[in-house]
Amino acid sequence: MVTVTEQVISEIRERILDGKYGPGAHLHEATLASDLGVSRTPIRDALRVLANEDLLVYYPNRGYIVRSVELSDVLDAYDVRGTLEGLACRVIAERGMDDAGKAAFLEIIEQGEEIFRSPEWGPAQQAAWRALNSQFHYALLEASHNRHLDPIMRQIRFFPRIFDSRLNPDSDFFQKVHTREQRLRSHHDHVHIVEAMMRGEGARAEALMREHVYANRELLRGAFEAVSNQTEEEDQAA
Amino acid sequence: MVTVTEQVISEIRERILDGKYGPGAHLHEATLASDLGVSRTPIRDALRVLANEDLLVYYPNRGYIVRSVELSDVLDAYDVRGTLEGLACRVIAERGMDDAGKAAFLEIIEQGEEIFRSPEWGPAQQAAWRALNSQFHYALLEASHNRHLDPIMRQIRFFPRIFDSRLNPDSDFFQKVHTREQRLRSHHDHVHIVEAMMRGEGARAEALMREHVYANRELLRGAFEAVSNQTEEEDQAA
DNA sequence: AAAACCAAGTTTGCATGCAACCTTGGTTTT
DNA sequence: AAAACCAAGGTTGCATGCAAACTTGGTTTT
Repeated sequence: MVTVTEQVISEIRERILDGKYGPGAHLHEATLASDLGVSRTPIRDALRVLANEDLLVYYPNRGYIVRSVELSDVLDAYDVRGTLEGLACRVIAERGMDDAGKAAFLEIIEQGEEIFRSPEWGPAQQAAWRALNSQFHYALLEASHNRHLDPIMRQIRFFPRIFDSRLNPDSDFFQKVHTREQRLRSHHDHVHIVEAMMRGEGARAEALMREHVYANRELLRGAFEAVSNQTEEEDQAA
Repeated sequence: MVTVTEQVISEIRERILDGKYGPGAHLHEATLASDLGVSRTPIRDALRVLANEDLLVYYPNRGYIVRSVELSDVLDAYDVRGTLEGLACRVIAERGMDDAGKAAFLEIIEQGEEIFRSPEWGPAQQAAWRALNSQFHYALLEASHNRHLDPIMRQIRFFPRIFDSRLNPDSDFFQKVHTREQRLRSHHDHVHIVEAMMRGEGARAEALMREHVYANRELLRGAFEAVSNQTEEEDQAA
């Protein structure tokens, strides 16, 4: 991270994703500047970039507000992600993988096996899985050799994180999404997808990837709707 | 267009797409500023945005250079576009269209019929078709109700334009891509896609859209490779 | 002769000042 | 009383100045 502006971009982005600035909140340049201990210039640069990433909405001469993110936006992000990662799987299967690519995927699969070899499912295993999962999806983008996919996916991937911040990590619902069983299923999905790609089965690899993402989409939907119903009941009780 | 910065963004973007700044060219802030008659501030804002759109590459403390765009980048852009517009067609078919959507598509089809009713294919018809074609693809994004598709497609759509600027509009090859026959085929594709969507045939609508975009991708590939071969021969002759 | 070094000039990064615009509360007008 | 108006305060938009980083050509060192 070389320049102050880059740091400011990351910092403000994190705050938005963590829900510290709620939907519709007006981001005041001078306040942010004194808050982060820099001048308005890097703040302004950062806001422009974040508006470009669709996290903020820009109103000329009036500033930036935090974009409101509905459940439907997150589900739509999953649709786009599943479709594009499906594309990646198909072209990888069709064009074939080089040796480095094959080695990368086999290594990721092996590390996954390692995680699930023990029946434990504590914070260490969960963190290891999260990292490995990211690796898998980035390896796909890389192996596809399509230079557009990475920047697009980078933006799309932000949106689910906004919702993660609304789900309490200790809640039943969050735990329901991140059970060992569900993640083991994800791991098996990855195995099948890699097998299909290595066999050159493009259509099958694409379909498997779509379904893989779709399953997680529905898992998140279920968890979030359960949370919504719960808070509604609480509201009625109060 | 309210602020100077917005104008500067558009102006520099157009210059890049028109090929006025070649691949790898270093964009010098002070030069651009005096060139456009503004200070460095809006220039810097604009460069950041364009780097975010992947038209420029940013090197911290060293500035921005124009991203080099190869044929493969444009073909990849078509892959992404076909895939995402295929997604749009599928969800439209699955969720169903509202009356306004149906009216919009039927209107576009009707205007297409109007263009091809006469056998003429002059600049007026070509311009009318181009406008109508854009309308069709934007109507799709709108009817899909997926808020991510529009900003993604906006970026992806830039890349073919860079290559259009390299194809001489008077050349045989450019004409070969934009013949009345090819565009009539596109119009018929649109008709079939709309029919499939209205019948709720999601998988078919998706496949048709993919193939529609793919056909145009291959047309551009052929035209550009022909141009490349031609210039190679000229180089050898010289 | 090649590599490392150095200093002057150039370019970008950030801070700050001022002008333009927008928001607001209160006042006037109808 | 409602709507239009107006002025003061506040916020953003753009210009400019200075410091930090990079680039360069030439010089010294090995």
